[in-house]
Amino acid sequence: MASSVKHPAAVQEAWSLVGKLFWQMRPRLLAVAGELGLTPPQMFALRALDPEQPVPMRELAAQLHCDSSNVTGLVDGLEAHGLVERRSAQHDRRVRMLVVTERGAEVRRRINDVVEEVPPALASLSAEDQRALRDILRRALG
Amino acid sequence: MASSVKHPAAVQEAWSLVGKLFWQMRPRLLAVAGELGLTPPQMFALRALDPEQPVPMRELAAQLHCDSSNVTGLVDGLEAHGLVERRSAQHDRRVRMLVVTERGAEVRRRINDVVEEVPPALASLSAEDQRALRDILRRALG
DNA sequence: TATTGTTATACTCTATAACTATA
DNA sequence: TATAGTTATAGAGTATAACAATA
Repeated sequence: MASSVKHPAAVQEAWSLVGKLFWQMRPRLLAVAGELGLTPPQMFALRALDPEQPVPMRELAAQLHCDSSNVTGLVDGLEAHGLVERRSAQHDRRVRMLVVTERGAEVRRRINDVVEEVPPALASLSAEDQRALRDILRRALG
Repeated sequence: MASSVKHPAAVQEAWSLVGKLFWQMRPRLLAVAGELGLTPPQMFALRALDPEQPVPMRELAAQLHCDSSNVTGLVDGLEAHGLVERRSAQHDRRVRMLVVTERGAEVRRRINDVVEEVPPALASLSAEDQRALRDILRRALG
């Protein structure tokens, strides 16, 4: 059940504003998935992979917070698009490593370009505010 | 297609950190939906409604950025749970107004409690940082 | 004719449970 | 026996197209 811890009004409001920021970006994300011929879950799955280093399916499931059986279907889709390849691991033949293809890496970069695209509301901030925002968030997440 | 506008590194990084913050809250949101017996889309739909004022289905579809035919199923689910009622509009009998029931309003409050729950990373900030964060976001979204 | 909402259809997402193959 | 991944199954999300009722 949800904890009912009360936080100071300031941070409460800040978090609410962050939510608005995210909601504003949602239509763009959905549109880009469509342009790339991917469903949103497939898009997030590709984004969760590492183009530099093959990843076990198990680990992808963990990163997506979903069941392994679900990942099977998502990877099927990505593989059908030629974006990912399954490769058996040498040390344990039960494990299937996910290799991002060259084309997959390219699509992934385009996804990242959009996901990381700064919302207009933040872009319009002064350089000083932008730096302050970064510094505060660094302290929060660092 | 994604614009490739380059933003200063600071705000770029800030937005990326905001993304991490959101991703951290995802498992909790999914868990709460399960606890309330709702699917995530049903949960967001209920959250998008106004307990004070009936809303046409059309408007709900717009707020959720999805097709009207989709909303039919979502509202069916909420109605089956006794959280929402369809009521015909007086001025135009084609329109169906969505009324949040008393129980629906209660569930909606619990959803909001969780959605608005401040992530630990933000809660751990100093009071000064929390206020500064709020002020910057107000300037961004105001 | 145009609009609101539903229905029919098809495909995808998602979890659970049972299964295969490895270990 | 335990683990990685698949398959079978069932229920829900989603959009498109066709439809009914109303404007």
